[in-house]
Amino acid sequence: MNGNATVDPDIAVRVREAARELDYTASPLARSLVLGRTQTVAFLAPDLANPTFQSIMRGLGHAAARDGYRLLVSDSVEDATEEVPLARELRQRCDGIVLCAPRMSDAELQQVTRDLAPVALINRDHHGGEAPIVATDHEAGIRPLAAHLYAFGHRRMLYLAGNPSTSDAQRQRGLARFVQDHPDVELRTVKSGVTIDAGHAAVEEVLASGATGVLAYNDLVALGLISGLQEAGASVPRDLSVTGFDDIPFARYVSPSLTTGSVPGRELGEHAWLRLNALLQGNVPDLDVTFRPRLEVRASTGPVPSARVDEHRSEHDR
Amino acid sequence: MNGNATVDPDIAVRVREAARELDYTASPLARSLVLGRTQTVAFLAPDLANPTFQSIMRGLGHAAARDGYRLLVSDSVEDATEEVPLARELRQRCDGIVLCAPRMSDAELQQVTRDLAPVALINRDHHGGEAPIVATDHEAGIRPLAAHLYAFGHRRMLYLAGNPSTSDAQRQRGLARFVQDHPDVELRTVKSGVTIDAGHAAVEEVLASGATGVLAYNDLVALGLISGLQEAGASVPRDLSVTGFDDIPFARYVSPSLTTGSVPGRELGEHAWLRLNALLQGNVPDLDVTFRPRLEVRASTGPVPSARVDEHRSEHDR
DNA sequence: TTGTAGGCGTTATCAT
DNA sequence: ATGATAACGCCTACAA
Repeated sequence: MNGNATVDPDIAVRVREAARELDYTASPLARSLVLGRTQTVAFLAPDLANPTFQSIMRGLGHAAARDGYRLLVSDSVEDATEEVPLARELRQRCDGIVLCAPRMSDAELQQVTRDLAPVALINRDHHGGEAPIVATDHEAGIRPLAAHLYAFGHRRMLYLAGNPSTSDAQRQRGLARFVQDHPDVELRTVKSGVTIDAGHAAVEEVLASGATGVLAYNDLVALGLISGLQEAGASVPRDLSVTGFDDIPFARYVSPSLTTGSVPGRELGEHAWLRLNALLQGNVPDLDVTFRPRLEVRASTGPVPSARVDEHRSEHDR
Repeated sequence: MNGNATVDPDIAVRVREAARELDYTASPLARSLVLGRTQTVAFLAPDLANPTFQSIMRGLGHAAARDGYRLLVSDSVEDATEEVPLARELRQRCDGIVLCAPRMSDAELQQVTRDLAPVALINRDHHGGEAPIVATDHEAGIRPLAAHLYAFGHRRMLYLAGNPSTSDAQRQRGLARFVQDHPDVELRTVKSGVTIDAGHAAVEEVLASGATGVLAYNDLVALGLISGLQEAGASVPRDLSVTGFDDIPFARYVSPSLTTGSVPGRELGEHAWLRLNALLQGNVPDLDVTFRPRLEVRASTGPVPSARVDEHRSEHDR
């Protein structure tokens, strides 16, 4: 007998030896069926090609592995309609699920978290459900970026919106508040997307807008935009300043290195695991936690072109 | 009854309706136990933080999803000793496994592929086993990089070796052959690693070596090295040329953009799935396939410093 | 065509 | 302390 019980230690040893010789291992499937647990949890994200979700996944996966759980992963390839059925299907094969579903409606989410419990949520606003939430404060996170541009003299700003989602709504809210506090700022919002290509495709609109400071939805969009601007002969940050969001691992190595808001993906994943695991063990999970992104000033932002060249100079260099 | 049989279509419809109302779903666990298949496959890689393995994973995951299979993922966090037990454990929960285990010995691998069949291998040399192999020809892939440096006038080259692995051995072999064909090339090899930090740590040794052309084990190492060189006041490619390997998604956006050998991660994953799926269906898999990396000339390489400035100029620009 | 028994590989419970 | 048995939820084969 493999577990611990009230067995003659003598025979227990013999059994273990025999098991080793035949290299016998209890079938996890059969155990799962009878025990009602699979030692597996699922992770669902919109797009695993996005480095931010990757780092969340790794944080989650490593944390879960330390507690003896395996990770079942899937992405909805940015097809929001597939998210709910996918989540349900995944959940059937495991003991719990971590959901990164920024575009799911509150109603769907509430239903799903009830049906699929235990569930941990990443980057969602509180919606009245039971599931623990580990989140990023995008609203608070984007204001320092806007303020940073403002300090460089930028007054005509453009926000490249992502797909409708929790985080996009939060960022728009943060920017709206910023504009309230700074009435001299003229902010336009243009729908873009969440990928490098989306950023690349926004070049014309950005140039036509006359904005000098562009806040991209995320680092990918910023990268695509900068790349496109350079192809169009515009210099960043000389002609235009661009900020990203997320601080993906390569944001510091791109050219110019990206001024961005740093989102702690690994921590998000780890804290999601902590809470999901508590639920799995029948404990009450830690309180919801929200991380405030850190402003990461790099080289993609600089003084507004019309400003005197030497103004803010010391702030710009280094 | 949910499957198709010789049932009265009338009652079949009624059953389905009832199932829908009660939102009943057959338990995948129980089905798995009795059917002997889980509709899940595992993917094991050394380090999921590496963008190359990520793209392999995504290619594999999406291809498998199209055929109704889910993906169980894990990495050995660069701890080679854990690879075999991890693979065995993963395999118990699923129907097959795709192994990215470049450091496993041939003996271990042969044993593992027998025990864990069906198995598909990524980036391994043929070792006499049965498992289908989808690979990258690193030996052929690195020669164009060396030749590219050579054409720029570089004669003192340095190879930053990764961890001992199939691909590292292949690259060393490729370079050795290149040197045979070009006796005027002086090639040194220095052990480095596979991460950005490893590249960063190699700065002093690289500068001390007097080499003008550095071939890094992969893009990550190249990135770290370039970043360190710039901090040390050296200019790339003016003072030193650096090449990477893999062509990770951001290689074109870093500064300077990276000259590298492009490895088709997504295709590797997809072809691995094709073969594993064939095995799962009892068919004979396609033949082993090897991809030849494409030389991707970008901005991190240029003429050797001592060469006349205008030499190779046209080749350098653009 | 439809119902029923048996078994997949475990674990847990209950007599012994 | 130990051995037998039911049950987990499903599928398949066989009998009705």
